[in-house]
Amino acid sequence: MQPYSSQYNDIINQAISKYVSFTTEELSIFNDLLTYKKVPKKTFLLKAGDVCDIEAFIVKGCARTYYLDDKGAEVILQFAVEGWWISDIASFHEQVPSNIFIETLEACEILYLDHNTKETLLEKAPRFERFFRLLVQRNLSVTQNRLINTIAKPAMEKYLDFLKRYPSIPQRVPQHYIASYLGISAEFLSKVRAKLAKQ
Amino acid sequence: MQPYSSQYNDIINQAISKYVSFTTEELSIFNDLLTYKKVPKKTFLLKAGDVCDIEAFIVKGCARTYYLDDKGAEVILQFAVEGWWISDIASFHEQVPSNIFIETLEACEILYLDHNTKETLLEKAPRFERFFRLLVQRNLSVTQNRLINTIAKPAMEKYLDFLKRYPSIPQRVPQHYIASYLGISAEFLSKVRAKLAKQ
DNA sequence: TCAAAACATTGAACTAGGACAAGAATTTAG
DNA sequence: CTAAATTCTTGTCCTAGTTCAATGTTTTGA
Repeated sequence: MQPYSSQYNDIINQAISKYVSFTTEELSIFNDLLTYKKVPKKTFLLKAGDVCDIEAFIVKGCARTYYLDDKGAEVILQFAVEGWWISDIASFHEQVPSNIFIETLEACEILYLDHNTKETLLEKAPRFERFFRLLVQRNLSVTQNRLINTIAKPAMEKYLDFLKRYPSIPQRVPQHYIASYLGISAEFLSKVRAKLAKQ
Repeated sequence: MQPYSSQYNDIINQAISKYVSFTTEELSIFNDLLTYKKVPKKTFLLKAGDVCDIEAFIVKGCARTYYLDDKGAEVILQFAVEGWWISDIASFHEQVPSNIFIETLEACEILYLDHNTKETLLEKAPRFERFFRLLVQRNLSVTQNRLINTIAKPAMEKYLDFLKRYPSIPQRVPQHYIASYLGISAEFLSKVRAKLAKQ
């Protein structure tokens, strides 16, 4: 039986190879630089005020990032499950304090790079610049779409869109988090769902 | 007197060197691949349905990108003035039809790369991978912030925030475009401004 | 296994912002 | 210079979504 680390390397290697095709050597440099970590449920990987020092790939589990405004209201920025990356890229890259939280919602297993390690990776295997560019581009594209939906669509459409786009999430996260993601109140989401149910 | 092209190269070279420091040779490869173009006011650089084939740096003028929903309502995604880049990155990169419009609001002068040229640039001077990654990261960070504001802040705060962040824009673009950017109606923005005026 | 905590639903009262319409002001182009 | 087009303002009425509060349901953990 192979150790868990190598088994997880296969998963992450396959995931990144969808964006860019790497040589065996590049992958091996990458794998050597990754750190594996188990994180319990409801644990913070980052708190607002701290500098984000991980760019993490989720092997198992589910997490969220959120912003907390002055009045204490949460805005959920992202849910991440198996196969997704999670970080605060601005804070990570400029090594400045973040203003978001990253919290596990289930027990997670992650593979991550810290800031120095990522720079080392980019030096030793510069093709990863391209990979990370494509990753951020995809993220931007998703965020832009979400902005459009948030501005232009009524609550019910937003919710139906969410179900279509992320069908696995509702089973895994509390409903009021989804409301926060959609930018509506938990109560109103409940009413939207009640309306949908009787159709 | 030097030809305009070389004068504009200085401007763009200085702009990109804020992100990554390039060698003279890299800059010269870059400059040779750029195309200069004058574009009249109210001209489309991209229409929804077409594949986006420019990644443009604005040397002079002002443009906007917007999404047009099924009911004909516009959502403005970005204003761009001197020193900004404008494109639909998703469409450009995957060479698939875009669903946004890019339109000049003033007569513009731009320097741009098309898809092939950009790939050539990245081959000949791979350090540009890093530059474009940083550019997209910054864009993502701005978009995330805007999403948070859109969801969590009332109209007046959004407007004041906008004034603070982009003080030069209101002089240059019609007010109802700003309303669209903020995700509020033109009429309501007018009322917000009236309220502000009498304080 | 059961008490406490977290989550979801429902209803009633309220409000931020939208839609529409009409007029005033400003810009544009011939 | 002037007519047409675009933009901005203001008012009235309306609604999607909020807030608060009470109740029911599910999950958690000792």
